[in-house]
Amino acid sequence: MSQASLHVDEGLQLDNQLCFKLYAASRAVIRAYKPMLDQLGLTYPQYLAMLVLWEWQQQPPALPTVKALGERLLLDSGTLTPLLKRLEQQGLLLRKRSVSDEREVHLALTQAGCALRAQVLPLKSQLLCERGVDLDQVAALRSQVGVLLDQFMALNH
Amino acid sequence: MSQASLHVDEGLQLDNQLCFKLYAASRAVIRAYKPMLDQLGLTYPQYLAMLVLWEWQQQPPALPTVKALGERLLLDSGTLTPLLKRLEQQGLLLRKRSVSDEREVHLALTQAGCALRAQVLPLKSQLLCERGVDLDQVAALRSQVGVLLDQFMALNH
DNA sequence: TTCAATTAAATTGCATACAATTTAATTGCT
DNA sequence: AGCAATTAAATTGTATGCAATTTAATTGAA
Repeated sequence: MSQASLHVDEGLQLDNQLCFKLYAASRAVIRAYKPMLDQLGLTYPQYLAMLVLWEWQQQPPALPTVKALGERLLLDSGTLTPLLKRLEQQGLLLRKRSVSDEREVHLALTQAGCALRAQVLPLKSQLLCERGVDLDQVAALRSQVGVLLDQFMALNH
Repeated sequence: MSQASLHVDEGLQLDNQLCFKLYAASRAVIRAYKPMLDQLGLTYPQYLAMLVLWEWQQQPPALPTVKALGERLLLDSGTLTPLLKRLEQQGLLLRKRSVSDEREVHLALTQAGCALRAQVLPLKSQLLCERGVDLDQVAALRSQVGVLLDQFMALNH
């Protein structure tokens, strides 16, 4: 359908809103992750934080700061500080003030935090398998949603 | 890239997660709506609720219930009850126990609630225009995210 | 050097999400 | 009719998101 042929009133119907589809799809996917995350003892945003910390570990020296984690997840300290305190209480990571700059807080995985990674892949494979997910289709959609995200990130400068 | 060629470790990288792209894109789009919603005095979920109520008005007789609204937005009464109380306090709608079934609560827009609709379209046009959004591109992506949503809704039966 | 501006976290306050429970009303089965 | 099962909202408790403010540390320009 072309832009011009869209009647004015159709512009406010819920089913025509990309924003609602994104919002609903995001929550539906998070809901699908719930059984797996329950087994890991993580919430969804906690899981995303762990993904970043696991990934960071591959790059040798510098530990990530709260700020760096926030830039990756697009979350601020108001959200991350309490979330990271909960992960620390669970024994998955340590929060330590930087020596060179006392404003910063470095994040370091514990043994338990590292070890948890090994449990994820089999659980995730099981999840994808049970749902009969087509990985190529998922990759295609991820790429397109990624383009949209990049556009909005650029415009929100 | 085909399924088989994806290395195991790539399966846990944040940028390869459709779930994260959806989650981040959803929040980015909501963020983009913020200036418009501030002018309307609504939060984003409140705006979605109003979209449903405005749409419902086109169909003559029956008023929507909390349950019906929840089915449309995929939200439960735990989220909707306080949200609807806030909209009621703002004078946009009335909550009234059903006479025929006292378990149900009917939702009726007030004059102010109806009138607010007229302010949305110009603000939304302005938003789309300022950001140079391609409506056809948005419609295409909406359709594809909608398919994903339907798949997950079917699987979460 | 010194002090105003900036920066990184933390804190505060408000509004969702959502699981689990509770309350009240209605249905359905006998 | 009588009562167990079901249903619709509301309530409770936990964990985000995010704007706004605060605190403490660091920078940078006069």
